[in-house]
Amino acid sequence: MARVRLIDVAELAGVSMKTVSNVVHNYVHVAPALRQKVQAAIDELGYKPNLTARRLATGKTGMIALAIPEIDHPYFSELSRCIAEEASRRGYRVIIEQTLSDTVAEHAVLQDREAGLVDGVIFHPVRMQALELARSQRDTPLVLLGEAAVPVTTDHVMIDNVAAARDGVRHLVALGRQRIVFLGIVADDITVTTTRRLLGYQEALVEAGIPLDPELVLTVPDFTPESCSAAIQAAIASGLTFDAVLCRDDKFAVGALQGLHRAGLDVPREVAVVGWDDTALTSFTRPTLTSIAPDKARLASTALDLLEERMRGHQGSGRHRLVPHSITVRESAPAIPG
Amino acid sequence: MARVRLIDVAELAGVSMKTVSNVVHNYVHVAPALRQKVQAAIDELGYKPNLTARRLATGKTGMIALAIPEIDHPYFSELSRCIAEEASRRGYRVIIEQTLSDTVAEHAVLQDREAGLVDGVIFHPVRMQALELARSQRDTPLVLLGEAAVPVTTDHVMIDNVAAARDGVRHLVALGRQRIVFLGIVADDITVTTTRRLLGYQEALVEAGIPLDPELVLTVPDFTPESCSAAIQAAIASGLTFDAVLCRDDKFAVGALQGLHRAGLDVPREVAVVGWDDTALTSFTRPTLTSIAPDKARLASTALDLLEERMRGHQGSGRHRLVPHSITVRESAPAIPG
DNA sequence: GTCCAAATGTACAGCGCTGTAAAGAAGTTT
DNA sequence: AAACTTCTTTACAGCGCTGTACATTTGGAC
Repeated sequence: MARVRLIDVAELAGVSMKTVSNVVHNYVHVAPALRQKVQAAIDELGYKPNLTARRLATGKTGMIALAIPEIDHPYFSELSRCIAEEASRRGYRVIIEQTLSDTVAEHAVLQDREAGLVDGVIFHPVRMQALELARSQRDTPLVLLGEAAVPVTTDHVMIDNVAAARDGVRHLVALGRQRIVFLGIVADDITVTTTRRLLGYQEALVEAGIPLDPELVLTVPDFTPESCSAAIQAAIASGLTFDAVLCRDDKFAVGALQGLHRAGLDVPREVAVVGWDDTALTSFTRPTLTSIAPDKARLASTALDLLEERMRGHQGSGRHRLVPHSITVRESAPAIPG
Repeated sequence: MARVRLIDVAELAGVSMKTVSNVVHNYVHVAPALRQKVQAAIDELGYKPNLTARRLATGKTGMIALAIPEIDHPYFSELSRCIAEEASRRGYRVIIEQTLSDTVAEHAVLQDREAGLVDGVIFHPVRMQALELARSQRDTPLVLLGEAAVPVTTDHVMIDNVAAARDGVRHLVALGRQRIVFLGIVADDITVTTTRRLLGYQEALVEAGIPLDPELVLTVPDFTPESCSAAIQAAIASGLTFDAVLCRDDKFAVGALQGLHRAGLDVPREVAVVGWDDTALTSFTRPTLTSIAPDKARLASTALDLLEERMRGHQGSGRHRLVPHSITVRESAPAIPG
């Protein structure tokens, strides 16, 4: 079954290709009678435009790439959903690239992969540095997510992680907590994200007049909840006392809850727990998880706003947008002191 | 910064376009000296081939579409990851389409979206019926996932849901459980998947000589854990007694665990729980969740095997592949009778 | 009726690449 | 040295669509 082409329709309808094209695109100035005739031919042959050819002719692909570290991490899968929905609302299709936090894959995202395939790229880097990103600037518009790299030359959207961490700590302090654990630093993999959250944590403690205690900043070997659970249990076993945990991530918080439960500590009575990202996980845990909530929908729409402007030709230097965050209060760190 | 084209490189190197193309494609018969000269020109200009143009010329896009109901459902995000990884290993790029279980979106997947955009489609339908799918057959190869629709004309990969449900129930029976709840049927949204799992559940009960009790088959208003939790609690409140729950899905199991906990029942001592899909959720719950585990990696590779054969021109009627499943035993329904 | 602007339709050159056919160069065999 | 091979390289026609420039028709205004 050979594909039906524009010219086939044109011949059947007895008009020029361009007229068929005009009908397909709903161009205003086509006489109703002709339009009808052409439409009939289109229907009869079951014509579907070849998007690849259209692209080559127009130079537009109607697709944007979304490059994220892991598609099955709850935060990224939820963010992907927001971006995919927003993009589809605006008439774009999304290609999702998974970098697995791999340097080579991240470079590939920017280099090979922009080869006319997409009109723009939304990229959440983990490994690449600001300078590398700045250098690899090509003509394909790019918007960065996260705070791993913030080259001044490139548009960028993130939440204020320092402020958000501060808000998390303030919430715990308001609950009367004084010994707040930060969970955690990943050994050999200290990301900028973690650093900024840790910074906000410290600022809020200083602001509250609570002495900093390095012992309270826990290190874990990797990003799994199991490791977090083990780290919490080890800390307890070693005699560390604390009454709250601010987690870098909801998955860390899941681990913290497990560890606390295994150690026989009650959440939130003895230890309050705050997660981060407000993913669906928060309502799956026991108790349900209070979590710092980046406004993912806003993040998606802001990123697309910036990207669309660039795609329309906006030049200028990098714009930086902060997206609001909030704290969604659930059982693990309730509003009323527990 | 205008794009560098093949012809620009050709002019700089003083050769024909085709020779440059041959160098780009590592064609064997190019004299070493020329190859080097061309390569130098490529590097100097920073040439990247335009994939859209290549596509139009070759008719191959190197992309496959993956259409799933929800990208942020744990099962689908994990499956997507498997498929994306396997596809990238084979040199394909993946476009993920989210249908949100919407009939219109599902049709769109097959109709508009195959317009030369991708070489093949992997589609997990929810709403579309076998006949509709069969009818919409175009020339773009298609492989179906799940069991919502199984037209004989189309390639298809799934696990044996009936057998898997049977295995789940057998595991519970081996644990000494006799009153096993099936959670659950979603009101107004009885999918084929649910039906088949329910069927296996019944078969295993009959096989074990346990009387069927319609009361044990619970109905929930939607797919959220919260509803499942409520349904379990309501059942308990109404006096239903049971010692195990076979869940349709890990998210349902999360809800079941919550409901049982709220009702003060111990898992697994009083009630054992088995989830389905073996997603990352299973290790996040308390207790950790025994779950029926479709072999996702195998599912991905089988789907791609079939799709690649079709893309290479295989005709023939629909092939149907069953992928193995197993049961991953964790705390909620341990191996040793608890 | 004439004239002009707006409405309607067409022809055709490209978008950047690859496949094909065929020419030219180099090496081998009679 | 002619006649073959085999190896290299090239020219050019598309892939299917859209933008541009232009031709034609229509409908009033004069």
